[in-house]
Amino acid sequence: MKNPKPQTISTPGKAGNAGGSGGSSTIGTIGTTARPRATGRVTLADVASAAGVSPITVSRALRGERAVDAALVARVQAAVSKLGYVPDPAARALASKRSSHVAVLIPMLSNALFVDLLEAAQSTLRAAGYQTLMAVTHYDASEEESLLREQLQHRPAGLMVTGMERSDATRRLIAQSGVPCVHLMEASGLPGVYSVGFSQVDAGADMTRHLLEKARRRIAFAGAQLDSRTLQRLEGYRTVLQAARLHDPRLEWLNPAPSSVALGRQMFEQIMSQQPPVDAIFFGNDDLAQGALLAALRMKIKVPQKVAIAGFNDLTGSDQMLPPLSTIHTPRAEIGSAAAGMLIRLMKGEPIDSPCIDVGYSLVVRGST
Amino acid sequence: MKNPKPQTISTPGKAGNAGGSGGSSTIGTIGTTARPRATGRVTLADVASAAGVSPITVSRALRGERAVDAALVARVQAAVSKLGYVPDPAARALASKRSSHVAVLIPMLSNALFVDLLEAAQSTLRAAGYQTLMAVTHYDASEEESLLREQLQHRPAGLMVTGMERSDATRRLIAQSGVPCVHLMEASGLPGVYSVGFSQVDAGADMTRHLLEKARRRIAFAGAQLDSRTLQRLEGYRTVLQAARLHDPRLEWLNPAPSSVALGRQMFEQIMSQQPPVDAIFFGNDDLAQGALLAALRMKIKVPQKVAIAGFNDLTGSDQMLPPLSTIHTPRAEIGSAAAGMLIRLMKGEPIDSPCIDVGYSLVVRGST
DNA sequence: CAATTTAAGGATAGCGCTATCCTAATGGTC
DNA sequence: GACCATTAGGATAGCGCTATCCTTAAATTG
Repeated sequence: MKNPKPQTISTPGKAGNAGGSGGSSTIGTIGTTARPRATGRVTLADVASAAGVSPITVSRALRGERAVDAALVARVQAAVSKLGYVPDPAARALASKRSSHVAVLIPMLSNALFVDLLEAAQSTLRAAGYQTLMAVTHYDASEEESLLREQLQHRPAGLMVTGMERSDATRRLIAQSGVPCVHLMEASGLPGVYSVGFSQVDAGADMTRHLLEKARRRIAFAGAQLDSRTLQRLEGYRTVLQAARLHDPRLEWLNPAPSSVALGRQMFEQIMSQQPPVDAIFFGNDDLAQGALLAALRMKIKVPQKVAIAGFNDLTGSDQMLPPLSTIHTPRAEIGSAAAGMLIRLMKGEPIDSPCIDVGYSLVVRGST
Repeated sequence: MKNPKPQTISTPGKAGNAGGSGGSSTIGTIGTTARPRATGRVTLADVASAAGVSPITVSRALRGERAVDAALVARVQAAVSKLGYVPDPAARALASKRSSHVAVLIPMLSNALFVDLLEAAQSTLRAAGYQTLMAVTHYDASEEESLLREQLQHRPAGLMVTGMERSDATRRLIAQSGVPCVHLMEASGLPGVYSVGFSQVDAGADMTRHLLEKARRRIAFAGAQLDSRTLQRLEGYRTVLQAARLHDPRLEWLNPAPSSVALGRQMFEQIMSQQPPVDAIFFGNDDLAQGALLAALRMKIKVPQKVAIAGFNDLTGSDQMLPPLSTIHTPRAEIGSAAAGMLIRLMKGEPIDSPCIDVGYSLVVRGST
């Protein structure tokens, strides 16, 4: 009554049918100087006319966002598959202000740990229809901030970041963006923070305790300073040794370079050249420990008789070393997919059982300790 | 003359101002029942009114797509930074039918080779304002096809794929999409195909020749069957041995599993258990060779005295092995960034010097041969 | 059975940007 | 100096989809 479809009887001629965006295929024939911008792509409007319904009904039928008659849904589905329609993500994002992108920030690709994490997260996200955008921070807080700022411009539907430690500005960016965010690798009880991981401190403590049980008394810790999880493991190590009155700050070795096999060799040589000798070394990451084991072989230092060597993360190849490396097995794939699952629920606005999932870890004792 | 702006004198009332999308901030006050959908985001129109120019001028000034007066550009820039404007990629993609995404298809993340490739490509692309979307094919042609199909829906600006071997359907998809595509890791002289890499066949031949020069006569080849580059290396190996009349098909070992340190150990044990014994093994990837070196240590088989071991790709840790691994160094980072650079030129429509960049490789002789 | 709620389809109007065409002001040419 | 080519700003109309409101029919109700 109030709006008796004025457009249908509006001024004739070229500019008359402004606003009528549906049925683009017919409009092209009306105007005098048509400006063809159509992509040739099958659009929702094409599906709509093929199915004999309005575009919005197609949209709703495909998204299941509102009840649509089953018969219509079937007709729409048929038209979709007949025409080979695929929705345009850009149009969708523009209209709904929501993309299907998830940005994943990880520190480094040279550490297999993060690669595993990424792959697991990605495959879960992909199954749910989300695209993963990886970004590498190189353990640099300011790089993390700029990457995040960049990513947020793209209006991601969700965010995954590694660890809890970051600059205040970055934290604020995340909070203000309103984009759901899951934190990886550490289990945090902080309110309003979603995380999937485990206690790095406890894991570090457990490995240290294991070395004590193996009657080691001068236990060194060696790790990459950049990695804040390494520092947490160090904290666990320190706590246990202090309790045992065996702590010696001179046995803590932190290197500014990222961890690698070559660095492990170098650190091992350095540590072994010190007096008095250590009887165990706990490395913050397996690649370091692998390098140390290789260096020990080269130097003909018996492991574990002369010195025990322990790693962290149970990376590939650790079980193949000589002797096989004792380490903490961390369920990276599980963390990645659990975090992705949690993020998917958050993005859909579904309720979360617990904002903090502790997937645990396990001590794997092999020959090196 | 032909089009005397009929809209300005069109039917008054609510439906009258259809089509006028510029100046959104003022339109909201006209309609009777305003439907607020504005995001609060600073838009190009806001920048335009702040700078006192039209939106299209802002668009052009920011993209540098057409000559814009320097003074206007400056005013626009000032307005942009004052308002903190960031372009909306979704709107941009919708209007221009061009996204700033590049899809990179790689076979596997468990092979550090591809991780290095990915990281180098990504950092080059990011610097040029492109987003990288990684997809993992798991060496599966049909998975590659479905991933590609999925990616193409997102209208990527560019494509990077690994190697030349793929299904006809996939090849057709790429060609029909019209999306610029660069092939990684292999140097192909095919017309109309862009590639950055080197001759895997030649590299395989060179390593085999090196083993011959080291007086090896029963040289085995061991690799992962899935990887078509491994098969090309095998081809080079075969050619050289056939020329030397030393080829024996029973010395070719191909495993259906992806390469890993553990698989290397397993293959080494298997090969060493055969009679008559081999005096060299050329592994298709360094992780296999690393596993073999570790197995040799375990089995107290002297390398290279009893058996020489060679790898491929010069992955991290290979130089740390005992003995250090002889291998073919492949410039992954260079390939990744050169390919990204080429793709960027293609996406911008700039001319390409050569569609095929051969970055070469180098034989690295260490202790294991 | 009239009044009221609850579906469920549709019309309309953008989301924020750029392609396309137009127009007015220059510059150059003979 | 008339004429054409070039330059640069702007108006207009979408890109393909969904949010929002409207309308109609069916279901519910006292």
